[in-house]
Amino acid sequence: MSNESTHFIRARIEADRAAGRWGGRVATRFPPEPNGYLHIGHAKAICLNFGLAAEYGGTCNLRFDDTNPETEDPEFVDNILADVRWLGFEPTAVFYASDYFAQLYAWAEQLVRDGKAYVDDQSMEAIRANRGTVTEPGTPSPWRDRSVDDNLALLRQMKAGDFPDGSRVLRARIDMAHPNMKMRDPLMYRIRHAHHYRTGDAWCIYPMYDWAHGQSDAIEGITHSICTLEFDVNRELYDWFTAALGFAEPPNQLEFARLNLTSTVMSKRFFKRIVADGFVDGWDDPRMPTLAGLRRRGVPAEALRAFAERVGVAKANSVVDLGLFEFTIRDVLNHQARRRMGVLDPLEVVLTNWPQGQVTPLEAADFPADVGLPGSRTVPMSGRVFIERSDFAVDPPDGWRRLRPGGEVRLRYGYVIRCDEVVEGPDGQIAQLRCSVDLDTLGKGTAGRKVKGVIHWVSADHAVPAEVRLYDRLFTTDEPGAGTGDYLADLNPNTLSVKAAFLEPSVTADAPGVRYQLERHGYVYRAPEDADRGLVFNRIVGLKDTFGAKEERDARDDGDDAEVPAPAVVDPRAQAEAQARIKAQARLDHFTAHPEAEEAFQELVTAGASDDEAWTVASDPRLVALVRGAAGIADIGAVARWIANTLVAEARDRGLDALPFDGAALGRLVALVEAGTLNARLGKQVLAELLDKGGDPKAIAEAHGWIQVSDTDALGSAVAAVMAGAPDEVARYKAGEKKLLGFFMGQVMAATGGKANPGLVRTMLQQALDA
RNA sequence: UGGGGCGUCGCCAAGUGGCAAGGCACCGGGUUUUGGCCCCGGCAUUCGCAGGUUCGAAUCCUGCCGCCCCAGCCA
Repeated sequence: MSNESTHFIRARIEADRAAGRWGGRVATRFPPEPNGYLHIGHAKAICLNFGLAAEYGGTCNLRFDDTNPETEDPEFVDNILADVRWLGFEPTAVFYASDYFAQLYAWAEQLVRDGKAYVDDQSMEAIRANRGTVTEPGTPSPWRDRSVDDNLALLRQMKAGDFPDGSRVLRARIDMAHPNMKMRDPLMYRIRHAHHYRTGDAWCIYPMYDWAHGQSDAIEGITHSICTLEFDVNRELYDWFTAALGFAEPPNQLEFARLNLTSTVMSKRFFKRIVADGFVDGWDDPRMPTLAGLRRRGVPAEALRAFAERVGVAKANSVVDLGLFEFTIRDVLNHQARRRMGVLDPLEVVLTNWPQGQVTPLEAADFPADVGLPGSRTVPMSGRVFIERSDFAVDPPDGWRRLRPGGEVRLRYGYVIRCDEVVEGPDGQIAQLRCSVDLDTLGKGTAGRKVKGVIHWVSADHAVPAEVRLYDRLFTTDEPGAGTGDYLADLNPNTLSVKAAFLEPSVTADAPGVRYQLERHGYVYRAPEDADRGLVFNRIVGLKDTFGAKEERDARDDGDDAEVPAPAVVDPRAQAEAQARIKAQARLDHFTAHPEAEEAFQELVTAGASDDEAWTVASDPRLVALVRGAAGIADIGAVARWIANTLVAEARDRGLDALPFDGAALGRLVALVEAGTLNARLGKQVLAELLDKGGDPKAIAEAHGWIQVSDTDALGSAVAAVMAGAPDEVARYKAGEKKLLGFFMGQVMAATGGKANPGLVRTMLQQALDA
């Protein structure tokens, strides 16, 4: 199926393995808090963590992040474990953060002894107020500089239960003015005289998430701690704690975007609300996006896994079309679910020329030929059948392939029938169809006339009654609450439709838990939960319905043609001018405070640098020194251009301090490029090495043989060779695909080790190609 | 607004200096005893915008715009 893409987490793991980090080990974990049921969003995280571990021969633990005694419940522990197993994963080990409380506490004392944590007596309100805001720094607590001994004594008293809830906390001593709010002396412990479902009353102080999580990862030897995007601000703190404790090879946190689906809300608050309001029957209601709900609905675990793979893993917030999930379910079930016939809304059909009292067993394959799976069952045929009411129309629309007065249609796996008479009931509704059957059409085509329509049916005398429940999505819009902010207002009032259906009798042979495709309807599941009520089926998902979709579209097109507002047009020239003004003003402001920068700026502009380039260099004294060092060696404008466009990027990782070369060396490099000894690419390579080890540009170039080739004979043969090796591309180019010039350029440059004179090659290539 | 993250087709998503992958959706056509499945073809002269560097830019530089996250003793 999908050849799994190398998303950024896989790429990171592979890089780590290549670098030999953690001895090449891969250890992940899935860390739910046991305070609710898992939903389809969690399925993505589960598949990611367990999948990656399996892929790299690693381990994946299930760890309950149970650090908050007030919200957690053992009921959820069991259900979460069941959900994970149902999804098809077996944890390497099942752990609980609460098992680490003693270790965590010991480490907390260590941080106190190291002066890296302190007990704060401020009230919750005071702590909040003193945290500052995103734009203002916080103010240090008056208790921030207590002695180690006092802190230790107080922490022990906290642990011993000497203080009431909320009276004191333990905080990490980091920086109350830190730009990252998470780093402003974050809380490590709070006092809660609460009963924990696992540790009982052993503790009255409980660790906060940030304090517990990374350390729990470290205890378990996790290598890649994968979490969702909103925790990326926590990573700095995660790293601070593991560094403060001095772990040799601390785990790394990686964040990916959580799954969002159209027409779906995934929050515990929402789930609780609709369960409490009776909108659905419980957390495991088949309409719920919880794993329990999806399982009860009949969605196979394999579909969840395939879906997780299909949506990908990235860092961009996104909303996946619910249709993709439905497609994935069908894709999986198409090859698993045997076909059966069932009529949800019956219309009686009497076959007027059927031999009186005869019952004919018809063989029907379990799967159509294209699926290619074996098996069959027999379907009894008699003189009175039910067909779907929607498969008959007195006045059908264009393109109708089903039954109509006087029209013909094939009964699936059976005969062709013709509608001779429509019998109306007293209410004017169609009560019965009287049809004639062509007994010569079983298993063969129809001579001379084409019958396009095939409809499903059941023998009225043999069909078994069953309940089939059709579910609709929970919301009427793709983006619940988009306009109003109140997603409850967009709840779909009609999410359940219970059908008194008639199914072919063979379904009684299967036990609850089976999935069928009810032909032309969709996939259904006989939920074990409802087994005691007889034949009860949930429709998992409908079949793709191109005819119905078209009709719907036609109906909509007849309605209002909403005017699409024209996008605001931005005049590029105006934007460029506005930008120039903004930049100029920023420079002016900077120059007022730094007159020496203005001096350098003017100097560079005079020497021929553009304003932007001059500004980039002038705003950093280290760059100014560099460019001045090149004076008299190369054109100053060119040097400024190299610094602004290339050096800045190349030096980004290592920083600008203590460069292993001076301005003169840079000047000599630029001069080599100016003289044509090096082309731009070669120049960049030399610069990279200069940055790495220093040295003389010319010597570096010569040592590698990096000298630009401008010899037309040598270049000519390279061009010819490339063209000879790519006849298809040459033909396409000649046919007008001029953009392929870049492809040829790349080939020639690669063939010459990047040494060719690109301007020359381009000209020669064009000549040769246009010849 | 301080810090951080992210902008590639209607929705996801590859791509990290050399021909804009793939899937869903959509539009044609073929096949069909499921208006399903399957098959073939069409779907981004352009990567948030604007300048610049380069022979060559989605990718490098500069600026701007937009969306998301952080001010729980929740996780």
